[in-house]
Amino acid sequence: MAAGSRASFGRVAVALCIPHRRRNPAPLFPASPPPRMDDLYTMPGHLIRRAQQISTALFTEECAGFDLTSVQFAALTAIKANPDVDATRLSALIAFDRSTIGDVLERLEAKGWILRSASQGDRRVKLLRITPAGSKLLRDVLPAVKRVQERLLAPLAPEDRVTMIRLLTGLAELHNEVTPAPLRIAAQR
Amino acid sequence: MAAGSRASFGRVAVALCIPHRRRNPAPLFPASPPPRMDDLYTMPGHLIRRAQQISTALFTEECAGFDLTSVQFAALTAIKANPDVDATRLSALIAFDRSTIGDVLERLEAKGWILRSASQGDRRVKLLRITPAGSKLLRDVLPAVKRVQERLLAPLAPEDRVTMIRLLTGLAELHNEVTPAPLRIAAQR
DNA sequence: CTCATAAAGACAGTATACGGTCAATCCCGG
DNA sequence: CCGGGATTGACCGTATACTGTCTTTATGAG
Repeated sequence: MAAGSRASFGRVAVALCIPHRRRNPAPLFPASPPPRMDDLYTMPGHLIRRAQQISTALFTEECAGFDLTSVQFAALTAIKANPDVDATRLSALIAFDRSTIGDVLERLEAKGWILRSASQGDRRVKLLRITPAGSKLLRDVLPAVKRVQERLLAPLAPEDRVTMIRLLTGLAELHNEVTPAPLRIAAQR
Repeated sequence: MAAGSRASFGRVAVALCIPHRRRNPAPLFPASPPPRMDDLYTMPGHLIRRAQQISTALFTEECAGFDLTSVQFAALTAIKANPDVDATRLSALIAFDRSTIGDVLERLEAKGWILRSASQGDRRVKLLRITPAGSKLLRDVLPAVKRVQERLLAPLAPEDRVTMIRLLTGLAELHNEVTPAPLRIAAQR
């Protein structure tokens, strides 16, 4: 595993090496001619997609056997921390698309990890609550989830790990409003 | 737009602030008790998902009117740079899942941007080639795609932009083998 | 009180992702 | 030459994402 994941550094490094130094400090991304593969490989958009792939792969690997996705983990965690939220506010708490969360909740309910009950005050709303089974699952899977986070940053130098979190946090915060599902901490009603 | 995207820094910053300083430098991720929202918000996995959301949103916004996704852009770019690749090697060049790329190619073909022709030597293989319409599209959309990359990193400090690319590149390279679709530069036959 | 509006959740349609299977085909060792 | 193993692309099934629409229900203005 570890050996395998280190096998092809050299080959990949051919194109994925440290960002090219450019003479002028001005444009981070070069001119207009037909995009070359090298350009593609240094585009943040491409790199972020790769990071997401890696994140998902590690989660799947570490949490195999729990029948849980990272998305479901986030939802479950937020429901436990916010008993009786409704779907819309939950989606804001974890920056999910409102259209997507319905299916996620349905699967969580089908597995017996959450309950959806009609709200008394507002008949449009379904309140969400974690079940004992859901709590137990969350407890059991937590070590694996932590391993995912550690393994994700493990290949970076220790000081780079903190930097990575800082930069990603800044990115998410400063771009919060451009996403279709912006994060809202205080889910005001 | 710009004003809107800066409207809620304070609120979001409540939970998405600079990573907490911990007394011991040891564990980057804390102990075992029930995960709190704050933990979730600093998990690299969560932050990477947010970054992907942002990247997609910016691409959609900048490239609206081209009827093109970021995935399709990457495929088209790679096909242009590697005439007569087949689907399997293409997927390795841009780190796509082999199961996914079939549909992507079908859509590209339906829009008249690529051609799929049977290989003479190997009757299993379909060779891929960009059409003039595809080349024109790529030329036309390139400025928008560059704007996406610039806007993605724009909110970071200039020195942080380079760091971000360096760290993401390292992450992708060092974790290359854990993904289901590892990147292969030299698509050896 | 009533109507326009807004909000909640369901649902349909499109596009990735990824695991797994399958038929056709290739290729290498015997 | 031949058969088993590997490869290619097509599919199927599941899970996200996101846009847009629709029904039901709340709520606030007049």
